[in-house]
Amino acid sequence: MFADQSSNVPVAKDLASVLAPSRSIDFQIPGLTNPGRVLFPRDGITKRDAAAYLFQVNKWLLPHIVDRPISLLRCADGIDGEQFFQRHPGKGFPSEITTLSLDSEDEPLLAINDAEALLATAQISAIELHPWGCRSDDIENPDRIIIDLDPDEAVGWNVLVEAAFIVRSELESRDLKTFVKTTGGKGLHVVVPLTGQHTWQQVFEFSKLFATALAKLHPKRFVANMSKSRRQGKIFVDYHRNRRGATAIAAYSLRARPGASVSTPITWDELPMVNPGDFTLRTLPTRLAALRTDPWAGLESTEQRLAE
DNA sequence: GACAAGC
DNA sequence: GCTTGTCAACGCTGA
DNA sequence: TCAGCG
Ligand SMILES: [Mn+2]
Ligand SMILES: [Mn+2]
Repeated sequence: MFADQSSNVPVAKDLASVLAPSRSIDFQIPGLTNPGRVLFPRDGITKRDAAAYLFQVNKWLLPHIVDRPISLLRCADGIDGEQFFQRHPGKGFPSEITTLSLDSEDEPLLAINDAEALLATAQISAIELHPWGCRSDDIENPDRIIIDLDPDEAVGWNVLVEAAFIVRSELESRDLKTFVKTTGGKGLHVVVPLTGQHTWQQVFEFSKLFATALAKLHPKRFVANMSKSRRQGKIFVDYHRNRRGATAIAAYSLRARPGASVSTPITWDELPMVNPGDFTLRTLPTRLAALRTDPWAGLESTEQRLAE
């Protein structure tokens, strides 16, 4: 992370000084090559901006990804260039990013376990972070379910919000407490933390059953069938996020989209008052600084399991 | 983005 | 030294 | 079987 930089640009003494309001844009973040590389052309957002964002939010973001296998969406030439997922380390991969060699996997997986590893993701232009729904040390037992709501183009935001409240209420009637976040795209994620032991099969069967029940209950609003043609004007309840090896965008991760949007945890109370475009690399630091409490307070301490 | 091969 | 090419997931669904 | 999907 502190590799040679053969340039006469001053190197910041520490990351805090990089982020000071009066900072010179000439300061470098240690170890970051091509800091001026534009990753988001429409927004003029650079690799340096992405690294600074990750540093600023690291205490919020890390709890949602540490000790989980993770896949990275990399955009070495910016979001308009070639993009690719990476789920295994390769040659020259940053040593800060943990390599998980698991008996169950043919190839090692990745994990981001501290702030240094998070900054290393900026160095390799890994914009999106996609963790698994389980812990590295308990790979066969998921500890959360994500009900992924994918609206068709024709579905308005307010309809989606209403739909999310229906999901919340249906899960509440099954004695499950839920948390909600924007995806940074057009959808919403309803997160169900689990304690105790559940298998992938249990979790998948539950979410499939839940999605199909929802579609049966509100056929005008929801579909559980992923075929595009059946989704006209409806919300696809994508239960496929809850399979072993499947991933979903991490809370507080950037998205590789114009605007540098962020998948953002919110409270159920603020859901009716926000717009999906409210949350970006530019706005998140301000939002987080102003928050009096974690919108997801209680997620870690929620103890609940699926009915037998 | 990192690396190896080819010029 | 510089340029160029190669590589960097995965597995299910529904037709 | 395979393009499409997230
Ligand atoms: Mn490149
Ligand atoms: Mn989705």
